[in-house]
Amino acid sequence: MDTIDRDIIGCLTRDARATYAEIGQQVGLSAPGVKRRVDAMRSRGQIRGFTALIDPSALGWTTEAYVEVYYDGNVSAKELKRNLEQIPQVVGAWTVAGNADAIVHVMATSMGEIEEVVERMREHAKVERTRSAIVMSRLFERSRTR
Amino acid sequence: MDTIDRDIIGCLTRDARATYAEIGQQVGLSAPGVKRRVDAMRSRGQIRGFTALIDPSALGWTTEAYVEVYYDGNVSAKELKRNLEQIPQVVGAWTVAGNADAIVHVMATSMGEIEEVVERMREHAKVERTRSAIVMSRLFERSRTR
DNA sequence: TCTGAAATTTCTCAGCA
DNA sequence: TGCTGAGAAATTTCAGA
Repeated sequence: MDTIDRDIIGCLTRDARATYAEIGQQVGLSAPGVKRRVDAMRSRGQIRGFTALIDPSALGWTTEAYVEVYYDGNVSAKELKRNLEQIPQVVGAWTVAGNADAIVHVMATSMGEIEEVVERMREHAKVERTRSAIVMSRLFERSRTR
Repeated sequence: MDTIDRDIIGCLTRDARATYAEIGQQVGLSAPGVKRRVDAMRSRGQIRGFTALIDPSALGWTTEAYVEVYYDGNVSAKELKRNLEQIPQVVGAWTVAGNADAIVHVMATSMGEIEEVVERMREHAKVERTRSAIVMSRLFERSRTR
């Protein structure tokens, strides 16, 4: 992981469909050289994959919320993951240190669906309470290369 | 935006570097057919772009937090965006309805850097208070095609 | 162990039916 | 939409620093 690897990551986060030759021109390497480094970073797990950035509203996901979950007693991260992954509207979840125990990112097609998801999360015996923040507007979201 | 478009989006979120021929095989279309649909979805803004999924720790981003920001009086989304975009450690921000006014996603190389960022956010005259949740573990995060 | 050059296979992307 | 073909890219192999 040197400067060239970082530059390659920068190119790929800006456009994951760029050709190896294009990337090579930007980082000063031949196309095979770029491919070898990309393959190596993938096998080391530094690059997890490539994905498309989709406008959520294009798929009918018009409502978005962040839900803080407070648990009664200790819950393992594994148990949390198992429970939350079963709910398709949950697109991300993190355990946190702070007021709450976990933050859950929910995307749905309507406010009613958000309500249902929160209800479903609360069914879990150990959930003491939840605190929701409905997203009004996404100000921005950027890829993490600085 | 029909079933085939949705299937194409599904393929691209799973692997943005898949060839048009590979995608075509999965959705039952010829390679040129897939390209035409992808181009159309890009020009309609339904596909915003393609990016690489990077393991944050590979870049030295070891500390992550969600910060709720409470404002004193009204602040426009435009003003918020302008202020938060200037802080490179802020990787995402959303205005919300609920207890707080905005949720800010921060990634940094150390706890000290998180502290600095929060301080910097509080310098904004209209920030009344903040409430931070340091991420302990990322349980999962998935692309949004269901 | 890293690189670039060359050769082969494969993909892209117009134009056309 | 699918087909075609010229051009471009990917990917393997090979040899040099």
